[in-house]
Amino acid sequence: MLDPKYFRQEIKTTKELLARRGFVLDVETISNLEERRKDVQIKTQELQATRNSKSKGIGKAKAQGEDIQPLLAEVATLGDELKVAEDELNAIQAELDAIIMSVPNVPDETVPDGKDENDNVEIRQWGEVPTFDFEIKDHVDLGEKLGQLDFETAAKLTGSRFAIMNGSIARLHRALIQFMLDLHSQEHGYTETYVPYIVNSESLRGTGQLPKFEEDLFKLHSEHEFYLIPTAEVPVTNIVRDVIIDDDYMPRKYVCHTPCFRSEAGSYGKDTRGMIRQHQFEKVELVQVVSADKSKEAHEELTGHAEEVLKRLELPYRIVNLCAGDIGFSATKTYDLEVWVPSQKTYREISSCSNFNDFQARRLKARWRNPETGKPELVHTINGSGLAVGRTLVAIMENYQQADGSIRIPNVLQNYMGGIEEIKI
RNA sequence: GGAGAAAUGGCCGAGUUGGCUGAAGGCGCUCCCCUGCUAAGGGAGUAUGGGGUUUAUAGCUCCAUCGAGGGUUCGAAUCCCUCUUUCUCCGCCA
Repeated sequence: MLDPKYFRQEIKTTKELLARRGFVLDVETISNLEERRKDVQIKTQELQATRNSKSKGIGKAKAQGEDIQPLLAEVATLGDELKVAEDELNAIQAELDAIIMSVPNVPDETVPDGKDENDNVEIRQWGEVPTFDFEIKDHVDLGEKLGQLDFETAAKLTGSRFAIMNGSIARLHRALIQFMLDLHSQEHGYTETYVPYIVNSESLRGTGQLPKFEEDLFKLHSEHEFYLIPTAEVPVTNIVRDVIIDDDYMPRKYVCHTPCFRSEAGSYGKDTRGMIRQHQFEKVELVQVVSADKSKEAHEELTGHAEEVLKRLELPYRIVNLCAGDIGFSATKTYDLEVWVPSQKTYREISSCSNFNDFQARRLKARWRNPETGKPELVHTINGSGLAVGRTLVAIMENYQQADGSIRIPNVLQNYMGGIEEIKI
C-alpha cells in the first residue's frame, strides 16, 4: 500500500502518477472519508482521554476512602458515547483501508508511458537467434516424439493446463532447478531457503495478491483460510513481515525453489498449447530485502542475476522495461526477461524482476533499524524469477533441437545430467 | 488425535486479591564521567504504531498496543469467552 500521507497531503499528485498506469483514483471519496476520519478520530481520542483521567481519579478517590458515587455518575454516559464514536471511527477506517489496499503502486519516473505490453521498451538483447536448416518443431511435438512430455494423461489425472514429464526431460527439468539454485546461492550471494507452499491470507495481503486478485489463486477447503502459493515471493517476502531487521542482517537475499499454483481464471484462451501457461509450474525465485537508498541498485543487480542464467544456458533473450500500463499491482518498476521461442518466432516472458519499493513493506510492516537514526524504517523489497523453470525447459528444447528431434544439453547442465550431451530420440 | 502448562519491551524476567505499571529488576546497546593500561566503578538514556499542533523536522500533547480477536467494568497485562502459537507427557506417523 501507499503511504497514507499521500492520500492526505499529496492526493492530486498521487492521482496523476497513478493515471500513468491507467488507474483512476477516486479523490473525492477518499478526501471525504479522510475528513470524516479526522473529525471522528479527534473526538474519539478526546473521549478516551476524558475516560482515562476520570477513571484514574476514581481509583485515587477510592484508595483514599472517599465516596466515589458522584464520580461514577459523571462518567455514566461516557461509555456509550465513546462506543458510538469508536464504532464510527472503525467503520470509516475500514472503508478507507479497503480503498487504500486496492490502490496500486505508483510507477517509478524511469518507467515509460504506455497502456499495455505493446508500449514496453526494449532495453537490450543478448545472444543470437538460432537459425535452423530443417523444419523446426515446437516443444509439444518434440516432447511427444520423445515420449517424455504427456499432456493428455495429465488432463486425465487433473484437467487442462497440467503436464507430465518423463525420463530425460523430467531430469533436465530437475537439472535446471539445481543449476539455478547453485548459481544464485554459490555465486550471487543468496541464501537458499525452503518455505511452505501453503500460506494464509495475511501473507497474501502482505505481498499484494489479496484482496484484489483472489480469482488467480487456488484456495483450499480447509478450516483455515489457506491458499496454494502463486509464487515463492509470497512466503519468502513474508519472512520479514512484522519484523524489525537488525542492520547486521541487511540486506537479505533469498533464493528459493517452489512449485507455483495459478488459477488464472482471466487468461483462458491464451497459450493453451504446451507448457507456457500451466496451473502448476516450478520457479526459482530471487528476493532481496534492502534499505530504501539501495533498492534501485539492487533491482538492477537482481535482474542481472536472472540474466546470468540465460547467458550460461546460452539462450537468446531480450530485456524490456515494462510501461506504466503493464507493470503489476505492487511494483514501481519491472524488467521482463524474454527468451527466444523459435516455434513462436518471438520472445516470451521467462522472468519478471520488480522493485516494489516500500509498497509491500508497508503492508508487511517489514522494517530495518537504521543505525544512523536508530529508528525503524520501511525496507524495500525486490524480487524476480531466476527463472521460471517450465518456460526455461521449453526454451532449451526448442532452441537446442536437432533435425531428428533430439535435443542437445547446454554445456552447463551436462554435469547435472550425468554427463550426457543430448537427449536422443 | 488425547492430557496438561505457557505466551509481557532487543533478550531474560517480575507483575495474575483489577486502579500513577507502558510496565520493577537484570542483561545488552548508546552517550557522559572516573580510573595512567587492563579489569572494575558512577550517571543518564534506550518499545512500536497512530492522531493533533508545525511549511517540515525537533519539540509538545493525546490515543492505541503486555500472542490475536471479542466481552465484563468508571477502569484490564491482571477477570470471562473464542482463536493462534510454543513447551511437556501419551498416541500415531514419512
